[in-house]
Amino acid sequence: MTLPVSSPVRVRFAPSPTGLLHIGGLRTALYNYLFAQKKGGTFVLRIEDTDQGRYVAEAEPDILDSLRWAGLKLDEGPGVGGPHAPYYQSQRKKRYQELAQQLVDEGKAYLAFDTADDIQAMRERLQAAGNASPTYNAATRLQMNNSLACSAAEVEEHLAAGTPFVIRLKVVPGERVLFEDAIRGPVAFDTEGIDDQVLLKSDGLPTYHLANVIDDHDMAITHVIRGEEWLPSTPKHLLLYKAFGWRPPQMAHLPLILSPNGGKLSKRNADRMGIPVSVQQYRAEGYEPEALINFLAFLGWNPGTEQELFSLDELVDAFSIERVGSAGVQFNLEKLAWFNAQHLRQLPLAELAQRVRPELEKAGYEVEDAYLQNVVQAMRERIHRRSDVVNDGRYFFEDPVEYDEKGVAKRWKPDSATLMRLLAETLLSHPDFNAKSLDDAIHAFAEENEVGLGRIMAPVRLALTGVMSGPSVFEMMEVLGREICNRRLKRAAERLG
RNA sequence: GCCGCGUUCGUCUAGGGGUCUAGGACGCUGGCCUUUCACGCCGGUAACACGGGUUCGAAUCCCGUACGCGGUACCA
Repeated sequence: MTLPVSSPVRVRFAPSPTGLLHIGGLRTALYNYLFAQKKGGTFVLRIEDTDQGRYVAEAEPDILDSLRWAGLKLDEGPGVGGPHAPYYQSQRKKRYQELAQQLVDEGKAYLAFDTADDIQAMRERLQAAGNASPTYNAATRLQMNNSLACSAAEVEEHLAAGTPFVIRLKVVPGERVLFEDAIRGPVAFDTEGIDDQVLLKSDGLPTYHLANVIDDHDMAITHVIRGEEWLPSTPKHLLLYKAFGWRPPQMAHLPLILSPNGGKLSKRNADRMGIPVSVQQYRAEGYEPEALINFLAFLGWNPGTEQELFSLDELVDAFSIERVGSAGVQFNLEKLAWFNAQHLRQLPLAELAQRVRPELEKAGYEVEDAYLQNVVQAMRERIHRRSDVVNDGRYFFEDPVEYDEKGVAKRWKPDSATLMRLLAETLLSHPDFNAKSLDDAIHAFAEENEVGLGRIMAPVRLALTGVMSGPSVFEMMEVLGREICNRRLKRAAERLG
């Protein structure tokens, strides 16, 4: 059933443009990308826009943008082109119609003129007669209004009258469709349970099943890696490959991403749990693409080693489809936060500063690059998101407007104001304003004034930042500089008394 | 209902008959480091769904049950 080893690997990510790219969609794209890269193959993007009712114009640019942001480069598809263009199903209409007609001509499919009401009536009739799950299939098709049940003359009449019709696959009962899923091993379905699939809708557009099979064949796709929700559709697709006389690609069905409260991670479900769904949301909330990719890769896959932190290239190296699990995986925002902190802190300083800058601008702060780099260096070990640089390190960009009440109550003593004023004066003439020499100077200052270091450090921190947590006081002083330190020490002395 | 897939710590997982008194990571937690907060380091917490087989031996193989998830559209 699989293609010869020699054929070059070609995989595709085939989303429907019905909304913003979903986090689950990105994972599917990622696994396809990793597989293709690992095998030296080709990664194709195809837009499955056959549902006119659900079509959303912004979806496609969003898909492209999201994939780019995540670092998944396309080899073929909209925007980049390729030998199998167009990569839009809406533009391949003719091909589907021809092939559907071919199946009709060969007696493998047929025309059906039934209205939705007709089908509904059939279901009700059979249910009343004791059939628990009636479907449009071999058992019922001859009672329906189609080219199998009607005479040739009646069919002609319908056609002449312009009665809307669909083309259905004639599924032969009593067969067993067996295939080897690359992730879950052998899977079997009886054709008994498969109804006569609609291949071509009455609007002339194909259903997913038809378009998908034809495109995968035409585009020489060797491996179909998609979500588990497609597993029950696979026998339908295999039946179509057989009807066309084509060799099917290797199938691989990824485990679904589950919401922490169980069930598929749908938009609604995720919203309720406070979990972002679209890739754009993650981006807007300040997650790093490297972290999201790393996190997503581990949602259903693991390298079998104890390494957890991976770059995209390292993932390519380590990836194998066999190591993808088959059980559904629960989404865990806390783990993503951890990955984010890890990746954030291993970025080069200049790069980190660049990523933080938009957050500053949002908050209305403007600083020089060199200064920002000093700030992120001081902050990098204690942030989980880039926005934390602003949220937790506001004092790097403006004087504290208030002082932490609990901190003041606990550490600001009656002599603090005097000490801070004195220190400010001392520091004014301090030669080298760097962490090391400030460390020495403040130790000396404490000794001279015959107070413990604790009497100095906490009030200084409060004066400088207004809060009780943050980088080393000396390091911060160096970053802030003489002038600002001087000003803030005096200011705190004044305001806290 | 029917069909299919699945089931190891709360979560992501290692494990593919003996090396498992079940390992790692996130989370939570005790301590060390740090006169802050983090980081880091050292510890702790916590799992093989259940019942039958097969076998000298089962988390690992088979069957059944339970539970979960998916599908069951002229949506993908």
